[in-house]
Amino acid sequence: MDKFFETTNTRMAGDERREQLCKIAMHLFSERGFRGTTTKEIANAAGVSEAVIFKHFSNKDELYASILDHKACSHPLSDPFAEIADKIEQKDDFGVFYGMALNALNHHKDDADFLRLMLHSALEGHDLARVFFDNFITYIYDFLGAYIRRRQEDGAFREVEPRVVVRAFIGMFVHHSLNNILWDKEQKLLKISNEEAAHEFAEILLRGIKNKKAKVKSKK
Amino acid sequence: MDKFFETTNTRMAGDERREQLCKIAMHLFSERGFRGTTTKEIANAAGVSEAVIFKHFSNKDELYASILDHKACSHPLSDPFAEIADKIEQKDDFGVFYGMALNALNHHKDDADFLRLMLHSALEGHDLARVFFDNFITYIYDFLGAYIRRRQEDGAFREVEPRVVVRAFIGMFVHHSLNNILWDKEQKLLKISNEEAAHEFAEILLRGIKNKKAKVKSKK
DNA sequence: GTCTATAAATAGATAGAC
DNA sequence: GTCTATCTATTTATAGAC
Repeated sequence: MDKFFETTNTRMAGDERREQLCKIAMHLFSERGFRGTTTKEIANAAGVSEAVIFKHFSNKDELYASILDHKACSHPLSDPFAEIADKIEQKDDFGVFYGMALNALNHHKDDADFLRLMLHSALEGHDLARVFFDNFITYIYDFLGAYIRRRQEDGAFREVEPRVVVRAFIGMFVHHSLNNILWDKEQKLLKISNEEAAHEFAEILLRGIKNKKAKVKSKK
Repeated sequence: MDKFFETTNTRMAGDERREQLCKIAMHLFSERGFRGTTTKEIANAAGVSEAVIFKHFSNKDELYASILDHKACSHPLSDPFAEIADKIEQKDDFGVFYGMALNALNHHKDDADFLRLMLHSALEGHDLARVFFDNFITYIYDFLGAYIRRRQEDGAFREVEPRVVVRAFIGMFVHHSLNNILWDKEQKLLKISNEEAAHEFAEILLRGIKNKKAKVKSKK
């Protein structure tokens, strides 16, 4: 592989190089997995010799770990509910589910590397996936599950285990992203904008869990 | 790794050994990926020396390819709609979606190896995932999409792009399986039987796409 | 059909000059 | 901070005896 980042090939500040190597490693790990990526490839992509890598990281594992630790390299895991806080406040069900799905879909599209890295990490049994799961996924289930429970108490949603609903909904858009990134990059099976997808998924889910008497709020 | 299959460590018939190696390789590839699995590990698991592998397969790539080609090694991709043919015939919507989901969930559970192998294959860009996609996934979208279209013409389902519905539904149970196999083996987030999961997913989806006037057929 | 021994290639890691 | 050269271990693959 050629250089991934433009470099002047001149001496670089320590932290800068370290961060660059970290980013490049993350990109390559996401493409070929940890075991499938050689330190030589990382070095070539950065335009330096292998030795430079081992000056910054005592071994390959530490390089991997630094992707987890180092802030500059870590994924900006912003609160996915921050952007739809007002919808939650207003109990705008469609706004909540649509916003969440669209948010995720756009995120996945912009950062397909991260999704791939997570999959590789999960398959390889590395810590990265576990940490992400413990911190992020658990939070989403708790938060969205609590919202659903509240709406059930309001009588707006029918009685279903909230976590099953969360599982079903996340499944829709995560699987959609996985399809686009992994198996069907040309979108031969289904070509649809993120907005449309988020809309349809939210619509299906809400109609699926709303109470018969209540009316689905929709911006349609 | 220790021997995966019980062996007598005696001489084995050519085809038998070939098939055994193929199965073992498939298992190990599913756990650690193609690059992450050494021929030595495969040999050890089979209780033979590495040389035996290269007597049967000219190189590691051919071993991988044989998983695709060789019938004995290939996954028994039975028609997922065969078992619910009567439900389809009778237009028993709940039966169709419930049966399909339960079928898939049970299948994934029994053959987690296959799911993992597919993921590794897709991530590594190998043919295995592409062939599976072209043959199997495309068929499911066509078939289930056609069923949904028919039910829309019957006035039973509302007007939504059928493939979006298929994507949403497959997403539910595939993501559920992926969760159980990859991230949440102890099912800390959500512990639920396949029957319950299939039931809830089918219920959510059907309520989500049924026409207001029609009534959801449910075995509940 | 299986083994031991070994070649050839690759990957991870280090030493020391600049 | 970077390089070249080199070392060691691992991995793929082959040769030839049984």
